[in-house]
Amino acid sequence: MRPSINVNQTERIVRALERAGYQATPNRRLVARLVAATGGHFTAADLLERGRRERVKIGRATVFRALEVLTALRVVERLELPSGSHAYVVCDPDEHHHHLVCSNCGRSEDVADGELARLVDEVGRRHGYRIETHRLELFGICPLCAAATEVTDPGGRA
Amino acid sequence: MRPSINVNQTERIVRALERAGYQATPNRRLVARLVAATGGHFTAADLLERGRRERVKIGRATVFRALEVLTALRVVERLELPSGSHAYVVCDPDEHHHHLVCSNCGRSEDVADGELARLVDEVGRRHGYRIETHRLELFGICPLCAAATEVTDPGGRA
DNA sequence: TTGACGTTGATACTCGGTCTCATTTGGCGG
DNA sequence: CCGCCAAATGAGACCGAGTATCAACGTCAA
Ligand SMILES: [Zn+2]
Ligand SMILES: [Zn+2]
Ligand SMILES: [Zn+2]
Ligand SMILES: [Zn+2]
Repeated sequence: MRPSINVNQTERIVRALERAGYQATPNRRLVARLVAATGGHFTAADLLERGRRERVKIGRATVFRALEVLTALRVVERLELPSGSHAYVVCDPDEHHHHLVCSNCGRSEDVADGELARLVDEVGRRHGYRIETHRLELFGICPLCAAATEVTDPGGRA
Repeated sequence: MRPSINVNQTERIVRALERAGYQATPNRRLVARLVAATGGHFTAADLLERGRRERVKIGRATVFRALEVLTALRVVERLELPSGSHAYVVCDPDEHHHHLVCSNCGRSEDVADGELARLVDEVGRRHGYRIETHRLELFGICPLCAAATEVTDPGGRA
């Protein structure tokens, strides 16, 4: 909620761009800002829409292209929701991890790989595969949404 | 490779349809057969194409609809390849599991959830989420493809 | 200044999938 | 066997996300 948080995150994204040799153009800064301002997962259309509401003009292709480079830089990651549709989330580029996503509000948290690595290894060995990549995505109700629901439905008669 | 295997799998799929109250129409049987005949993941377009080669006529929408019900019956599952595109795999409907997919030939194997359940639980607790679903997908090189590669590149100079 | 190169936006296009709607078919009671 | 109705089907329009094309533009260094 505090804007400074987003400013920092915007800066982090911009720096990642520059570090990788991309120009930090106004458009890319804009996308960085929009991305940083999301409290959870988002789509290209979302960004476009929010840009439009702010009266800033940016091409659709440009947004997709920006997301493309941010994805390559692992600053955002594209994930598949249980519904089967896609969404992007901002992401810590520095170490391998997975995502825990609130099915209600869309909030997303990074989850350390932890013991999963060992488990994956084991599966590979058992099946004789040389495993190259894996993907783990967790979906559920975040504490805030759970709290909100409890208030609405106190006690829970189930 | 033995047709009987596929026949059995076809039958299993057809029975799943009937058990769930769907008509086992010729079209659905066809899709079941095509699906059962795949040695790995496939797309709706693949099925259409193979149907066309067999000179059997079936509408595109029908194939999608059949895959839709098979997905609902958990007889097939749709997964997202590392490339970002989608594919379907046949699947054991009877117990929760995940998929291990060969990046080279597309073969897919079911992988028991095993310790993952515990791990998922733990993550939920640590983050305060009530976890509803999770998805794990593993990608790598299957033993057969690995063997084939070894022959081509004996020793491995890396 | 000039040229190379990266970036942009408009637009056309692709691809997977869905929707609509008129027609056909399967299953069933009479 | 007949007739009925719900389920299933196919053709084709439609859709949304993403990509490709291409001409115009910005940046920067020589
Ligand atoms: Zn992340
Ligand atoms: Zn939430
Ligand atoms: Zn293989
Ligand atoms: Zn599982």
